[in-house]
This record gives sequence, structure tokens and C-alpha cells, in this order.
Amino acid sequence: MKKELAPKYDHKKVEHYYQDWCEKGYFTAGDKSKDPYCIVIPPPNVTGKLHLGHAWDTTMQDMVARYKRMQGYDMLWLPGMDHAGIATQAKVDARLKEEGISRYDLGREKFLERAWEWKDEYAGHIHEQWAKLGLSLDYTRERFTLDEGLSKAVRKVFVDLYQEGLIYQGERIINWDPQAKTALSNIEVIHKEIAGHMYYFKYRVVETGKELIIATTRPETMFADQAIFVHPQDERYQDIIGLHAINPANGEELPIMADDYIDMDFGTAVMKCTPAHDPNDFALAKKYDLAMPVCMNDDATMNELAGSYEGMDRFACRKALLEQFEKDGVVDHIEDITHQVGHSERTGVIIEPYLSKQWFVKMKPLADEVLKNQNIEDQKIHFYPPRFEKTFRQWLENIEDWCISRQLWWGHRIPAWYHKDSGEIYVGMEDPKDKGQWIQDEDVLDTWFSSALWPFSTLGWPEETADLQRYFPNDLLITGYDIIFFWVARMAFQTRYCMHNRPFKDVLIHGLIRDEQGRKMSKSLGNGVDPMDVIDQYGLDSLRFFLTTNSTPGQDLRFSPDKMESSWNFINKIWNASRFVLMQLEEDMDVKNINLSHASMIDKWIIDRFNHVLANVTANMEKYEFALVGNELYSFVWDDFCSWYIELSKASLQGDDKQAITATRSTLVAVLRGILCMLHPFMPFVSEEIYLSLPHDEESINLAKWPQHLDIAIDAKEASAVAQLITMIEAVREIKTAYQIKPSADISVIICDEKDEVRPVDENIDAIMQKMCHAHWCETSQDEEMVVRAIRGGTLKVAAASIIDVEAEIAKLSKEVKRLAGEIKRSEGMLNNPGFVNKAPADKVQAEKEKLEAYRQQYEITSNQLKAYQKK
RNA sequence: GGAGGUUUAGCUCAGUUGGGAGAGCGUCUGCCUUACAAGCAGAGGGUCGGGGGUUCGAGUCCCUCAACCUCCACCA
Repeated sequence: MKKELAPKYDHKKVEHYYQDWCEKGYFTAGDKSKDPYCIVIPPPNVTGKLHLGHAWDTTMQDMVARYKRMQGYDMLWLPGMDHAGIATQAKVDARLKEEGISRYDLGREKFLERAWEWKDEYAGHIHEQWAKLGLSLDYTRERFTLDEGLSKAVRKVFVDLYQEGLIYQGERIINWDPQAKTALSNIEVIHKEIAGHMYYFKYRVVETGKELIIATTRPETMFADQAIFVHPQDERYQDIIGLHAINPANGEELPIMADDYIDMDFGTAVMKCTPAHDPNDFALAKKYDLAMPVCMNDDATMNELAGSYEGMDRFACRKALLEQFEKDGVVDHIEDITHQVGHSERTGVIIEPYLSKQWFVKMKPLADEVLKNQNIEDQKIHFYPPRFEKTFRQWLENIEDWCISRQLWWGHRIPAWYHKDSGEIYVGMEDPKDKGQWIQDEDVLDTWFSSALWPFSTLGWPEETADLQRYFPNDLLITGYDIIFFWVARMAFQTRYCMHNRPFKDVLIHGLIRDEQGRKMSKSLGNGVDPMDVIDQYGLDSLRFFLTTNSTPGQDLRFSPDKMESSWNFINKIWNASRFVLMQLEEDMDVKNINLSHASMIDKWIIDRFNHVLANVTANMEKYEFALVGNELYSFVWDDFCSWYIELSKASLQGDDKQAITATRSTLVAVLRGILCMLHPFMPFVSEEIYLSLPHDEESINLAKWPQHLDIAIDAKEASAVAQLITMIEAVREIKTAYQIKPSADISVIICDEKDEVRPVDENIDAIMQKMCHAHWCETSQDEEMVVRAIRGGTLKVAAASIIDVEAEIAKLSKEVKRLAGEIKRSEGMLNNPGFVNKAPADKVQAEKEKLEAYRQQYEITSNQLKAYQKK
């Protein structure tokens, strides 16, 4: 059954197979007769729609999935989504705000209902987008981080870590987001350099009445100050250690203490200590057993410690306090500074370091296990490109404990209960027995706590499922460098802890997608590009080809409409080439009729090229070097297959040798099928459309095998003859252009061998020359003037006395002679060098010898001709 | 203060163990050649950021300088 291809490529008419593919189960894993290969998707947040970055990330995964499937693996690509605690809660909060209510009005239960509604809505969007992106996901195994199974995994890990003392509850300085009113982990804090001030205030020493200048950037925290510190060896302040000074904010006496933590070269070398609002001060306060009062509420307004400033926002308080200090003459001076200030990754507000009771994971032992295993070849995670392993290691080497509790409602509730009477803590997988007597911890866990388990929780852990046994550890993870710390590192240590293994063998890291000007795509700039719009305009296959072939692993990628267009054009080229091939086929042509036994040297030439390309493509697919694969296929398809082979084949197809025609048709089909299969991971839809229109043996290209090496060899003599033919055609075309001869005008050419003796050309070659460049061979010419070009193994001469431009020829040939002389010198230099001849690989030496021979020959011909012109 | 990245044709970027500088787009010239004018054929265009080193040979390895970018980091 032969299917026609439409005359014009129209992506909208081609990209319609997805539903069908899913229904046929092509993407459902589980064929036990094959070796397993597993990738889990980085679960997108259910907060919004997928952007171009997702399209990039998932397309690369899809490429590997399709490639592995074609190679005969039982490929599992597992989909899923992340509940994205704080991000989703913020979205739902915003939606409630539009309705004029807050989550406190609804209460926890009702709020969670609304959050689930949100989740369902956005999961729907994501499913639609995955479909649009053509992703070969196994939807039968889809997971969500708040699923019962995954929640159980979370509880188990929490309980296990707690029982081993690796999770603990503690009062420490954490990063407080006063808008979301929750604690954050260190990496959820973005440090931005902003303009600020260093305020120098005068403190009076009680015992001596002398003045002491102390600097701060956050005057509003002075209400919680507990002490003043100087360095014990600081000569300037020896006499005041042990005395007291008055806190100008509230009139309290602060003890002046000494500790070598103080940097004698910084500021006035006197530091005020605010235990509850600064981690360093907190450490000092612990050392000296100071009180740790907090002077702010959870929304960063001042509390009762601030006296008359109570209720004021922290920054309003700063301003008001400063005005008061100006009046009181407390301000010594104010310096303008730029400093790094922490902002909440999610809400953007300035983080308040804040003393609070939270749950933490003790990181050092967990991180050390990962680091240890990175030195073991079959236990380590292999990074592509390798430099990211350094980033990964450095973070783990300098890791701080992880604050995992969040004062949110949307997420995994911490499995800890406090006894109503005794206050005793119970931590367990199941609710406590006499439930009425216990109150569960209000907090939920950091979203990343559950995503850290993703490589195995999605496969059924903690149950010993068949999938877990078969698909764990995963083979590959593909993700961006921006979440190495958030996610990759955390999967590494949680997997090491729970599974005593690595989460995946390889991790391919990609960069960020940027806009046309190279700026990060962001909501605030409004420069985001919606992948759905791009697909609408150029088609998914073009988008995929653009995304995967215009970037190098680990490097950022700039979106470019020009390159999108170029991708579209490439597909259009394939489309048209396929139409040509189809037109050549007989109605009853099917796979069984493919017969290469009478292949001509031209047919063998393209098959030889195909075999080389296949080898390179396969090698680079294994290394995830998709851009190299893309370039290889692009030039093979466009230059070798379309520009040369198809054009060269026309002579044979229009001849009357039946066997030759069959061989050429077979070659066209075999090579095109191979091309389609290699391109299928890049462009699944158009490859399917064309595959089905050609003679095919599978009901879908999804079931096709990765191409095999075609077992037709070209011998050296034939290879040389084809190479010569190509140089002849190029020479004729170049001469025609140079002399403004119409391309369609017939011209006569003479071919001479190395000895400048006229050589007969066989009929086939003559027919091809006629077809390709309207040149035909003749034995002699009446003209004495000839335009001469060196070709492989001889010369090509055109009788052109009437048009020849001697000056131009001299200029051209002089340039060529000079170039050849340079090449000969370089080549001789190499070959006369014992270092090269003895040390370089034999094939390189041999290749160089051949090159030198060819250069000498061309030099000979070209320089002789140049002399001939110069005589005139 | 640490760590990393980038610097190659007018623009955007490839260049995989060191061995004749590439692509796309743009530019110039000529073509409606029955797969394709979103195309075909040809041409021009680069001291591979500067300097030094290793090597027979460096865009590629080492050192150094410069510019730009990113990440990490508790300095009052």
C-alpha cells in the first residue's frame, strides 16, 4: 500500500500521530525479552505551563528514549509532576486573593481542596503540552509527588533518618520568608547585590562615659541586641572589655565582651551581637550563653521589644529609628555600600535571618557517602560534560544542614506528633495509636525532600516492586545546571542512603535557554517564548531539531527564529527528496524488492558515505553529542544525498538498463530509510509520515530498528572515479560561472590524464556530465586556447578561445599555484620530519603521502598552464 | 573571597583522543535544470581575544593578561 506525500510539506498536516502512538502502546515499557533502559522525567511543577526550557529538556530525553527503543532496549521513560510546595501554595493564595479571601479564611482542609483543584487543572495543561511535544512517555507509570505511594516513601525516609539521628529538630537561625511566612533552605535564598548603607552609631560606655562607634546594616534588629564584642587582643579596646554600653535603641545596658571571632580590620572592630537575627551572632551567643530574644513577628513587623515601633514594618522601623537617632545625635556617619542581601527565590522579598524551631537533616554523613562513591567507577554518577562533577562535589564538600520544615499547608505533612500532656514526640510511618492524645506537627516538608526520592519512589519503593528491580538504578538523567544543588545532589545522597546505590549512571547537564538577544527568559521581562506558538508556526519537528542541534552540552542556547526557519527548510528538503524517491518507485515496490546487487559505483558511493555517517552518528548519540549528530545528518542529507546522489542517479534512472535502475531505486530507498530512522529521534512526525509512504516493514517507524551498516563495499578504484567525477562537475560549473556561460549551454570538455594525454570517457560518465552540468566530452579541439582546471588524476580543459580572459585566468591560477606551493611545503615538512613519520599513526602518515602526491600533481598542471598564459 | 564558563567569518554558533579553519543566516554573481525558488549552481569573507610555553606540528594542551557572563560564600 503506497501512500502519497503531499506536494508541499505542511507540518500541521503531518504532526497528528501522537494519540495513535500512545494508544498502540509504543511507549509502554515492560518487554522482558529486552534489556531495560530507564529515564525518569524531571517532574515539572504544577504551577504553570511548560516553557521553552522544558521543551528543550524533554526533547533531549525523548531523543534518547526513541534511540534506545530503536536499538532494541525495553525503554521506560517515566513521567510525573511535582507538587512544588511553596510555589503552588503561592499561586493558590494569589487566586484566593482575587476572590477576596485568604487561606486562613478557608482553613487547612478547604485550602487543600482548592490546591488539588489547582493541581488537576495544571496537570491537564501539562499533559496537553507533553502531547504537543510528542514525548514518548509511558503514561501507565505516571507519578505525582503527593501520590499515596510517594508519600509513603517520604514518610519512611523521614522516619529512618530520624531514628538514625540524621533528622533532628532544633532552634537555629534560618532563612525566613516573611511574605510566605515560612522557613527556607539556604539554596532557596538568592543573594543579590543591592545598594544599602552602613550605619555607624555612637554608644556610650556606662562605666567611663566614653563613646564607642559600632556599625550595622540593620538598625531595626538593635532591639534584640544582647552584647557588644571586640577582639581580645585589640589594643584599642583593652580597657573596655567587661564594661557595659548603652544600646541607643532601647537604653538597655549591653555587656562588652571579647572573642577572637571579631575581625580587627573590619569597620571599627566593634560588633553588636543580635543572637536571634544573625547566624554568626547566634553562634557567639551560644558560646557565651546569651539570651536570644526575637524582635520581629513572622511577617517582619516589629514586636513588643521594639517599644513604640511595635507593629511597624521592619524597613519603616529602620527609617523611623534612624530619624530618632539623628535627633538624638547618635549617628556618627553613614556610608553608602553595596552588599549581598538574601531574597526569597519564590516571593522575592528580603529574607530575615530569624531564630526559629525547625527540622533539619544532618548533611555531612550523607554527603560523605556520595563523595566516597564518586571515586568508584561503577558507583559514581558520570557527568556530561564532566566539569559539572566539580560543581557537584564542591557543594557536597561544603554542605550545611538542610532545613526541611516549611510553614505551609501544601505538601507532605511531617510525620511527627506531640503528646498533648507530656509533650513527648512520636515519629512514625503510621499515626500514633491513641490518636486523640496527640497533635501532629503543623509543618510540611520541603518539596525537594520528596523529589530527592524520585528515581526510586516512582518505581514503587519502599515496596520491592518488579519495576524497581528492573529499572533501578536509572540509566540517565537529563537536567539543567541550575538545579544541580536543588535536585541532582539531593537525589544522590537520598538514593545512596535509601538504596545504597547511585540514582542514575549518567547525568547530562544542559544550560539555560535565552531569548534572541541572549537575555534570560523571564516573566518580568516579558520575553518568554511559548513553545506552543513556535510549534504552531514552524512545527514540532523543526522546534526539536533546532533545540537539539544548536547547542553544546552544558552551554546556554539562544532562541533564534532564523535558525527555526533553517530547521524547517531542512525538513522541507527531506520532504522533497522523499517525493523524488517516491516518484521513482514502481507501484509494487516493497521492502522485499530492495536489491542492491547491481549497484553502480555511484550507488556504492552513497552507500559508503551512509555507512560512515551511520557510524559517526551512532558514536555521537552514545555521547549525547546531538549537535554533532545533527550537523552530520544535515550535510549528509543536503549535500551528499540530495545535491550529489539524487542528481547523479537521474542519469541511471532515465537509462534503459533494468538491473541498474532497480539497484538505483533500491539504493534511494535504502539510504532514505536509513536517514529517516536516524532522524526519527529528532523529528518523530515527519519521519513517520515519510516512512509510511515508502516501502516499510513495520506499521510505524516507532517500531523500526536503528539502521544497520549496508553491506555493499566500494573499492578504491571506484571511489577514486566518483571523486574524480565530482571534481570534474565542479570544475565545469565553476568555469561556467566565471565566464558567464549559461548553465544550460552545452560545452565541450576534454579530460586529460596525469601525462596530459587525452583520455576517453565512458558513456555513463558522459551522460552524467551532460545531466549535471551540460558538458560533454570530446577528443580534440580546434581551439588552441583552453581554460584548464586541475582535477583529481588529471586535467579538465574547456575550449574557450573566444571568451577566455587571460588576465583573470592568470590571477586565478597564480593564487592557486601559491596555495598549492604552500600545501606542498607544509606536507613535505611533515613527511621529512622523523618526529612525524615515526610517531604519528601509520594511517595519518599514509594519508599525508597521498595528499602530497595529489598536490604535486595539481601544482604541476596548474603552474604549467600559468606559464603558458604568461607567455602570451 | 572562592569556583566555573565564554572570547573562532558581518551576526548566531559548531569544531569529540593535537595532524589540511566549518555550518546556518547575511553578502555578491548566475539560474524558473520536471523533488525542492522556503530552491539550484558558483564566489567572497577569519593573524581562531593578547602574549608566552610544550611539541616535528596548537583553535585544540600548559602558563599569563584582558574583556564579558554565571554560580557559590555568615563578614558587623
